[in-house]
Amino acid sequence: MLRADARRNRDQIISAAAGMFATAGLDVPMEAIARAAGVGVGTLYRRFPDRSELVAAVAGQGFRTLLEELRVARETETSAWAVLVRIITESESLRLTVHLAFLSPLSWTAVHGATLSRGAHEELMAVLDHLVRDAQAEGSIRSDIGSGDALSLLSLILGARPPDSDPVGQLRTQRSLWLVLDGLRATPGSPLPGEPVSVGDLSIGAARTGAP
Amino acid sequence: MLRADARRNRDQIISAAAGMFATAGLDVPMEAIARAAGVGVGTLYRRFPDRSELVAAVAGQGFRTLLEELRVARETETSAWAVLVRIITESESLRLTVHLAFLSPLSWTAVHGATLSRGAHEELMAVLDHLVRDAQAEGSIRSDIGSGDALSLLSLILGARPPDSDPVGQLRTQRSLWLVLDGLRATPGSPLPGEPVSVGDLSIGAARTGAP
Amino acid sequence: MLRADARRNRDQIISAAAGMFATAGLDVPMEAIARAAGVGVGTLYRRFPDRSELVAAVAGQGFRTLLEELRVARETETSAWAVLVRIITESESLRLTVHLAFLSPLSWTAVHGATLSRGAHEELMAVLDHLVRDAQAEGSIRSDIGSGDALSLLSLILGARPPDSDPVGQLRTQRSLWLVLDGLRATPGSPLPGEPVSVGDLSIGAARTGAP
Amino acid sequence: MLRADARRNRDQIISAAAGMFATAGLDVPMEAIARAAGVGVGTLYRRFPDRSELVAAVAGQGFRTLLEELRVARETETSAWAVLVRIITESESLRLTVHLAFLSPLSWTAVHGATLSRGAHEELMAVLDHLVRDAQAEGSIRSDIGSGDALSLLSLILGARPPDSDPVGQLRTQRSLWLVLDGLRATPGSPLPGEPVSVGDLSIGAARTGAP
DNA sequence: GATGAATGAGATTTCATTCAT
DNA sequence: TATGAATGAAATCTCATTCAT
Repeated sequence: MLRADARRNRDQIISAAAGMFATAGLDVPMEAIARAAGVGVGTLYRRFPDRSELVAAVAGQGFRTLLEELRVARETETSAWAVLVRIITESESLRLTVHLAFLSPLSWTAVHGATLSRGAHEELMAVLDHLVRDAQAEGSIRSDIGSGDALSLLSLILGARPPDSDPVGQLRTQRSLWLVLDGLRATPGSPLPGEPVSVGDLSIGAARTGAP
Repeated sequence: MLRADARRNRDQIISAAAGMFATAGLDVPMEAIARAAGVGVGTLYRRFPDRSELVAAVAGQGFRTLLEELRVARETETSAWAVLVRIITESESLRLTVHLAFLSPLSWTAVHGATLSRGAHEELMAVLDHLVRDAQAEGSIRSDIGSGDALSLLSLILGARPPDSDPVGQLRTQRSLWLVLDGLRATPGSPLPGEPVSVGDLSIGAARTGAP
Repeated sequence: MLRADARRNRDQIISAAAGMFATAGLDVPMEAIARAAGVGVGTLYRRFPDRSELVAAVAGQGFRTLLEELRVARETETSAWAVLVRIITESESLRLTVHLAFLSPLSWTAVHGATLSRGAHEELMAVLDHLVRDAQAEGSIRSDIGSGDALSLLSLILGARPPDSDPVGQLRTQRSLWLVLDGLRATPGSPLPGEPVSVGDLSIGAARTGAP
Repeated sequence: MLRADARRNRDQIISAAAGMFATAGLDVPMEAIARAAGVGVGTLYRRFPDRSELVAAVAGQGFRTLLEELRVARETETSAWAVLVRIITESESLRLTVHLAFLSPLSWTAVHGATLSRGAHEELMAVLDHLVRDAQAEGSIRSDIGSGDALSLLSLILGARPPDSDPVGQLRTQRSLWLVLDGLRATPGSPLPGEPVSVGDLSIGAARTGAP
């Protein structure tokens, strides 16, 4: 029974932390996380002795969610490429995961050092590796690159910044993403969404969005 | 003519700050910057009343350096594409600039709000716009994108992280960069540097470099 | 039930702050207050997020003490005038209160803006208003002034400076106070304490006291 | 010639300091004073090695101005009482002087310790002493008080606060002043300006003015 | 002499983390 | 076990004062 309470606390903390990390950055005060989770700081520290452990736990949870999303996508979509595109364009977990696992030195160390998320991390990598190879096998992705190249590149794009709430900024980011995806294709040249963006649009959009 | 001293100090501060921002992040303590510049905090604050002003000054300096590098590259290289590639692969100023001008909300506001860097920023944008259009005119860059698309994408890649000192991480980043460049070409398919990177390499390299 | 500790700390802080405000002025360092209260600065800031909140709390406490003193005085004394005189000449809380509530712009804003002290403040004003009217009704205070005039004047006198530890300065201030009180009477001319003070005494007393 | 420059600088500094002290308080930054005076801080410090000396000089100047005002008033007015009232109700120098000479421990020490203002201070005291005695001789001021009592009381009132820009606050202060003056008279009971102020008016006026 | 640049001590405030209840 | 109070180190920023030019 107490176990149930503890488990619930843990989950609330992880989910609150995920939200705070996304909206307020990785360095949000521990107390804010505790408050958002509806527990005292003491409880938070009891579960996660320091910030890294919390980050690792959040990442682990993200890995697991992402694995599930991948599983579902593979059942639904008819090509490896379609699975990749869907995950890349739609998954919030992917975004979070990439941030935590690759973005800051702090979180990188936390995630890669932790045993907590190790299993999920490795499984995820294996699945992604498989997916990229499948896409190459079906002729969607150019064959002169490794699966690591693809993931590496995609994580750069996805991790670049937090989700932008401005439509112009959004469009820019989306077009960048499609450009990258197109660049990965075995036969590039697919049409991009929206209209070409000029340099002038950068500043205008930027002025309104706080991001290029 | 104490002005000479003051000017020298100012320059030292800006250059120290550029270095610290690159290695320790935008939120490096002001005192550390002062120490690195060999001045007291008071001096730093006298020149730059708050962090944003310092950021803006560093960005302005970066813009000017980058403009100069572009000018030189255009005199040396024979195609717009070659100029772009050279700047993108070699310029430290570009990296710094992208970080400051696009990466964090804090620095974005600082740079875009400041009058200090306004002129250089606009000139830089104009030059880059011209360069991308030239590359399109000469048939190097695909014609269905705007100059803003190109810059937007490149800034995502370049701004993604601080320069990596690890060779494996370096290679990964470099391959990502080449992939993106190749994706921008009117006729993609150019060879990439190094060997394909597998998913496994990510963790290994990462483990040794502190970054993917 | 750590609340007991917290409450005790809170009280200690308020009482230490009251003392420091009186002796060292409203701009005494927060750290000094914390030290005097026997707590860390952090604790002080946890209870009172900024200086104004602390000031407001101290004022609120002062209001309450003063109300109690008034209550007791009204039970003991036989005339409204006697109550007024007693409070004015004897109450440390009145002195503190006047300082905080009327003296500096900072503390004025703090006290009048705070909800913390609102209730006590209003009750206090009502009681004082009543007291002045009673004194007028019994023929002690001249009838051509309002209760606000009386309080206004008295606060100028009381708030003029922190309690003086020098006997000569004390006497001067006391005589000033009696002069003012006498001026408020319906039939002035009551004898003043001590001997007349000459201009020469001002400097001598001042020289020894640090205040006129 | 240089002497002329220096003298001009000195005067500008004193006058700028008087203004800043009045509007921004005694602890206004030295640099702000220097700027207002149109000189560098260095110059300010050359003339006045520390803040006290500046305060003393400002006070000395105030003493001299006040003496002159008194001289003029004595030539114009027909009674000592009228001279007193005029000076008290109209002189800005008196206000400034009282602030510096009596209000804060810092300025008190500065003024009374300085040899700079000694002469003017003593002369001023002598004149005021004379004035009060004259007023007693002519039957205007009650005879059971010394000249020191009168000055002491008046300085409390005048020094109480910086000039208020709000009409209601002004009225309150003015009525207080008249009450005090009336209390000093040999035969009190003179009419006061304006209407009686109630306790309620205190808060209302206060709310609008930032002062009671 | 005048200037204003440089210094650094000190004040405010925030948070990660520990610990009493 | 959960809580949230307490702590104190660290970061930001301001000014009085000195000193090179």
